[in-house]
Amino acid sequence: MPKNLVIVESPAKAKTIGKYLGKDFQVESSYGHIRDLIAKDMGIDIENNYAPKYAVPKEKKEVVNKLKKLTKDAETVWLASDEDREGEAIAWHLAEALNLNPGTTNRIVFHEITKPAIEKAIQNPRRIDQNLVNAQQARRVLDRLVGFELSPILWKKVQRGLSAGRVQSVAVRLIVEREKEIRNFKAVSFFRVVGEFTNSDGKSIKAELSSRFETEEEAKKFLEGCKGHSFHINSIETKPAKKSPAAPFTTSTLQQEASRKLYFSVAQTMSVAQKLYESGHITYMRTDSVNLSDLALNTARKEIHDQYGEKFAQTRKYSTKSKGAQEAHEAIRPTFMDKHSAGTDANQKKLYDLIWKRTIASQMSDAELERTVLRISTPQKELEFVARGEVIKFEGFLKVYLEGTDDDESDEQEGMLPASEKGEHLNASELSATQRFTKHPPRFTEASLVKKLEELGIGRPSTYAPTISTIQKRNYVEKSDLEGEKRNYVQYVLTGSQVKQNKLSETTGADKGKLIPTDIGMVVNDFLVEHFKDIMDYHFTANVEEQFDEIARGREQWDRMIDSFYKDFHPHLKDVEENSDRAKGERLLGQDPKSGKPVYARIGRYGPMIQIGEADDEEKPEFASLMKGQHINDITLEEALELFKLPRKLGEFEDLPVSANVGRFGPYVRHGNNFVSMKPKEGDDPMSITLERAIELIKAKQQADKEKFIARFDEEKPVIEVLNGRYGPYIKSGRKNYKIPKDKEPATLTREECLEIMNATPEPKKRKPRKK
DNA sequence: CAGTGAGCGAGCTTCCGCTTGACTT
Repeated sequence: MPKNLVIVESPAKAKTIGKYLGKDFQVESSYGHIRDLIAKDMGIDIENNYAPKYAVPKEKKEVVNKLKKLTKDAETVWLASDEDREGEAIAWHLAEALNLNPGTTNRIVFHEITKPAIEKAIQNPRRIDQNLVNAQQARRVLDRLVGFELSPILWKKVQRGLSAGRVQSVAVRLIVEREKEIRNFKAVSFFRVVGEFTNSDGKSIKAELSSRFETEEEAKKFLEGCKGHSFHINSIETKPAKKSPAAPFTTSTLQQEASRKLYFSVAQTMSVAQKLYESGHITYMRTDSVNLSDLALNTARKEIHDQYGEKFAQTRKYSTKSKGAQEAHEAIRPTFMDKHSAGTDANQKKLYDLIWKRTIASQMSDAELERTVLRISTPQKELEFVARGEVIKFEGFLKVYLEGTDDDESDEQEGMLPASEKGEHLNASELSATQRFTKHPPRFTEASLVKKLEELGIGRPSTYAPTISTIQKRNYVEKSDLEGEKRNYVQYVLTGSQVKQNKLSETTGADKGKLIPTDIGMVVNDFLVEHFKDIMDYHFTANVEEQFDEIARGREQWDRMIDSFYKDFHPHLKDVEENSDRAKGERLLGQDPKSGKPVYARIGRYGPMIQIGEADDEEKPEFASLMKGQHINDITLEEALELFKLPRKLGEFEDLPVSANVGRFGPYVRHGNNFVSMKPKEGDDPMSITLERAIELIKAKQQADKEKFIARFDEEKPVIEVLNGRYGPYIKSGRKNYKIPKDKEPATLTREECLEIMNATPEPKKRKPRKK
């Protein structure tokens, strides 16, 4: 039995460290936090200085019991969780749960998983830093208070099941405000003039006019004026320039770059990275540090030296730019720099390649460039055509890697300019003035939202991906699928001595996969911003973080900090609860031409809807749900009235009525009491679907059911069906499904055997409410 | 889920941050 027990947070880390420490040490993992505030009620004794009520959650009991046993057998326990606020709290919770004395238990930390770093840590144990633990308790308690008091207000004032929190609500706010900016944006057109010139050698030079014209007339007039003009070069300016590599990856920059270059979602990036980490190919993937260990710096240098030559190597140390960074880990890098490829599938290989290149490039020399600006005369003295050229003199890090950009339009491809002289005459082969339009700010992608959150210091590497998934799960935000519209524009072209007008058209406004707010998201956000300005402020987190830092330094008491927040927050919240109106996002669309009653779009108990008539009328109002893609803010009266044509009767099939309608989960065809979802992707739409198409869908569903069907027992209640699912045979009864054990033959099951299997199946995991 | 949209009321929902598997019909 080893004398020493070392506890870290991650099992993959435990394995590596175990190898470095040898047989006197047993290294185990806590799998993250092992205790948390109790899940029911607030979990905080507010009357008693906000004393937190901690418990070991059910799913953590096993780990804690195992660690308890090992603790008893060990002579010395080393708490080796990460060196940050959360890590310190994990160490403290471990000490509490394992009955260790916090005053004497060894606490060790390291920022990198290398043998010298770990040996050094073992030689320098310290005690648990209670101030740091208290800073974490303040963070935890604040988040619980905000989340568990704010959310119920939304249940009451908007819709059940909604949520609000310090991080998610601000993330939604960013998206809502961007969308409002876009809606209020008015595109302004201008004219961009581009010239294509040739010199006496026949080499071509592309240049753009130094300023743009606001009107069609000015643009046309300028081109007319260029007829017969003799163009010559006014000036040539050549300057050396440098480009430096980007810092190694953090979680946030990895997510951004994998999104730009590999089109991964942030969740996908994390799950692929997790696999690379578990198989030992990369360092830890949830980090805010750009730091590389000395070992990494040395091996990177050697690798660059061997692959590209000494000239390409330049050891660099990066420091973090983000304010809230806690830097408990290294940057994300390959574990072994000389391993050029790793991973078991295409995605792992691609992501590893990205990480390898980024890390290596970060240790390479600057690229040296030569930038040339060439100016060409025009008939108007104050205007010049400008051509830009860029030549790479020394590739440096560009040999390996260049960071992507978020600009979707970097159409300025700068290449080499032909050798030219000042005063040289140029022929204009074509001059064009094209109408362009100012662009609204871009919608957020998952990755650009992460970038923004990080800049604001909101959220942590471990929560970026879950936050994005939460705000979509709550239906505050969805991925856009905007078609775009046709837009006409004009272009004037001067060739020879003629100015010709072209009428052209383009698609504008198409946007796919970007984050856009739903009606619920908008209404909830407006409600929270109106009533809870402080918490919705973009700097709220940064402000409380400063106070957490004060607690960590021992200059502030954590319960006093919480109290100074709560004593304002809570009464204000009670006031809003009692005195604010229900948030409905109501909008009057106009009058119903048939009845003359008002038509409203608003959020109802079950989501966005249209209401005809007032609630307190003698005659009850009529209601209809909005369809997917329709929004309270932009639905027209005509579109709203269309919704009341549903359900549409289509006819009969097999003696049963067939109709089309929209339900909670989208459009469907109803056949008697059977329901078949429509396929909007294949062009199905409840307003226009024909009986023929509906029958086609019904037949397909019947066929699919037949293929799934194995047996049915309906002579007695409950009705039991044996079906073949995607994951093998299962029993369906009522709304529940039961897996059939492998040793049973599904085709020969009797009703009794089915009941046996059903009874033997444990209830699906659901927290049972327990009365006091 | 296949409708509903008022109010009643039991029972329920909810936060952020640290970690992985278990599970899916």
